[in-house]
Amino acid sequence: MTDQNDYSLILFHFAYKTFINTADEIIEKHGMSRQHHRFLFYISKMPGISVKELLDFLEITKQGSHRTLSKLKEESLIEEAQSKQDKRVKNLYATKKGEELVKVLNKEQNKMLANILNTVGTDWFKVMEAYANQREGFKSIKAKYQLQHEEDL
Amino acid sequence: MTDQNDYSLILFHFAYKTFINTADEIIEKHGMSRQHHRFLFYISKMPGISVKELLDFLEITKQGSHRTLSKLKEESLIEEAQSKQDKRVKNLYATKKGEELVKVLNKEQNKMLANILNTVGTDWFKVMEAYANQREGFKSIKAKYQLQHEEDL
DNA sequence: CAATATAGGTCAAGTTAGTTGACCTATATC
DNA sequence: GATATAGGTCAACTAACTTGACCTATATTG
Repeated sequence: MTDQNDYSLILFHFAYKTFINTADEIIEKHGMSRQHHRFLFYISKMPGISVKELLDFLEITKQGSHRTLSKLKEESLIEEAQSKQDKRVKNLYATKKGEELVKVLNKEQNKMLANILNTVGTDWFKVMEAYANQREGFKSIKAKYQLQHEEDL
Repeated sequence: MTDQNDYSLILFHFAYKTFINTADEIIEKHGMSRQHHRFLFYISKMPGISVKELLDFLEITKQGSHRTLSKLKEESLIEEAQSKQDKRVKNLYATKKGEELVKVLNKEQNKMLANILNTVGTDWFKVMEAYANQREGFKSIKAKYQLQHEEDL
């Protein structure tokens, strides 16, 4: 295998950066961090998920989730209910306030993908490049060092 | 806009996690971190890049790059040369040792994408789902809470 | 030529998003 | 009754940053 594909590794990196930055700016305005958004998002997607399931899903330890979960409860963005089948288990739900916030936070990310799909279609390379091209540094330096996908040569 | 697209946000998150984890495990075996890999990778892709260009490209401050760059020099994975046009500027290059290491570190990531493209084609949703499906937690919880792309309904 | 800007380096302190380890309670299962 | 599991909490540590301050060397500009 030649290193022709390395360009896709670059695309993945910069595409993700655009994706994550899009939300970060809005999240910050609401006094939250990326992790708060992530937790709130997944709890709203999976109403009634247990703490353990959530941690397994996100692949983090309970200690790593502690502050974030506490803050979301404090701010009344999520709430917990004791499971009737197993009283040890706590089921997590987003509150109305939480649902509303998560909608706002997701809006820009959804909008960006919709725009990109409308513009370049659904080809993986085209989509990722459309994301990556929104990084100023990427665009200028890419040209200078002729970083590109093999098919474009 | 409905929240149908939120599934793509989930895909992006888990796909990236698979992508980044694939390299992390190998990087760790070589006594390096993700940032060392990233710096070495981009310097090898853009031989002669200046420190400033690299920092602009990666969107980090020079303070944030200091230790990593020092370590890469210490380990003789990169080297620097004073620019002849502008003596303030340092041009960065990967050494032979650096080039060899970065090839090893990239191999699995390239292989995974090649496999995925061979298996599912180049559709963005299919590719991202193939990445995401490699997360055990994602696969099991996804089924339970019926997370899916609208087209699959 | 002197003033200022730029490239690069380095120290200190703070933040986010985690980690491992230890230890606690409540409930469930063997 | 012993053990396992769900959840909580404290402490100490790490990676990958950040901002701010201050330094040198070289280049550009008035």
